[in-house]
Amino acid sequence: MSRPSIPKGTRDFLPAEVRKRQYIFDTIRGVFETWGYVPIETPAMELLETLLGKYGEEGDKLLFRILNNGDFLAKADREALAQMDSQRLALSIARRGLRYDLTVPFARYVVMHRHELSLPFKRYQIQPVWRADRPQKGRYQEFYQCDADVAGSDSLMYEAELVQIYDAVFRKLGLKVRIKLNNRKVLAGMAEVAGVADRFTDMTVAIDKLDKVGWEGVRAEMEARGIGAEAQQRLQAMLEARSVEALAEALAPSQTGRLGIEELQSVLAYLDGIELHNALLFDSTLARGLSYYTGCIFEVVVDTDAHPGVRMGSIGGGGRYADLTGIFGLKGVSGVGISFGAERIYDLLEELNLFPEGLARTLQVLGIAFDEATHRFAFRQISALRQAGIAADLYPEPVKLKKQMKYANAIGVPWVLLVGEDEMKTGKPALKNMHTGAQSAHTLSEILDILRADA
RNA sequence: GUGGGUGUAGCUCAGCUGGUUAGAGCGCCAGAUUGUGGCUCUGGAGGUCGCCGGUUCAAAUCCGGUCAUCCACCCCA
Repeated sequence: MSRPSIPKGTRDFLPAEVRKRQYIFDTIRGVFETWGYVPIETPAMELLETLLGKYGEEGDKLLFRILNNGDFLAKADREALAQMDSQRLALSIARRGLRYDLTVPFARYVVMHRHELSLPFKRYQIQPVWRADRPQKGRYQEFYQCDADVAGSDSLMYEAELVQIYDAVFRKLGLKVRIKLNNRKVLAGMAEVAGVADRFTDMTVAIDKLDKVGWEGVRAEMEARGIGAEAQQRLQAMLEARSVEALAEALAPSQTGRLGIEELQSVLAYLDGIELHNALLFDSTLARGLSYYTGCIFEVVVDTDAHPGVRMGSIGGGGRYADLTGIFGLKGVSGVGISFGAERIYDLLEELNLFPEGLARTLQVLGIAFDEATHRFAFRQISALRQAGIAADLYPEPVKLKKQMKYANAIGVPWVLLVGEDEMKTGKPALKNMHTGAQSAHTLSEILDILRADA
């Protein structure tokens, strides 16, 4: 056996890393709970029929498939096997796959449990998902998503509420962000007005590249995708509109466009007078994630004015999908939701040094003894502290003091309880403060007071 | 899935155009200091040079493959 390893794109986490991750999850969870969302969990595995075809052709390729147990070749598609047709063969030897996101399983969940749920159903879900993507910075094959979605209401109040949630979470994390808002109907309206409604997806793919390749690049992309020069001109003019009002005029000829504008205005009206700590920006060039969104779309990026030099893609996204559960046979249930990219948020907080102090510490006091007798005595003292709710531990052997002290220092415990022969006789262990180096003898109840006061 | 960079001690990295026992800093262990960590000093341990193959008298160094990782693209969180 050579060096042990783990699969590509997966990671182990050291205790300090887990603490930091939990800090992010706890912060997000706390905000979700405050806004009235309730937690659910779904299995890591779903049936492939649930997953396939929901994320486009690209998504199907990135699905992890789970090989059937037992003699899977017995039921394999022999023809596909003979023809070396991996795609088709896979269907006959794998019926399950790892979930790719939390939204599709949620839609499946709503349909399956519709009689047990009261609509609108506001759920949050913080669980790992898997994608057979090529790993990159901030991109892994196993990563957590933190989603909040509402099923069963068309109210635009929820769009406003989700903006608030983004704002509250990033405020608590100390990260300045820009919350970008757009509406798919507005984009559809633009396509109509420009006469390229039939080229809608091509248009959005091109627009989405704006911040990366500039207008010249976008127009080249449109050209390559069969959008003519005149349409390009009209699209650019509309996309350069700075305000909702300015765009409303341009979109007046399109009914869909007008509806999109109305929705945006309605969301903004809900937020009128609501204090936000991060910038909320209407951005008509926000065009990603359009496969199933039908109304408002959100994206969160780092505020590079507040945090100069940071280079990171989107750290959150979401939107409205008018027909959330239709693919699973339940019509008329609308959904709207957002997702936090916890892994990227982690990298950012790390880079910007925004994790609070003291996350790593839980153990408050470490007992240190000098010989067998004092070790047993210390065990009782430490037990008493634990009974009183103090996180306490005892070094397992009464070895050389220096070694025990080094260990205490290495794990960063703030207090050390020293128990020698004198301390055992007087019943007053020495409590040492590892930061100041000061130490003094105290009864157990005095020690308890000191530790409680410090906690 | 496409193209490129990197892979040397636990960590971060030196090692020129191939040439004897492969180095540094940090970390680790021990001692100075037999009831006191961090600081200092002294000493020590630790390396299949990612892996497989090829060229060569000789490969960490050159070539091919492979794996991992990073970057760009695609797509996305």
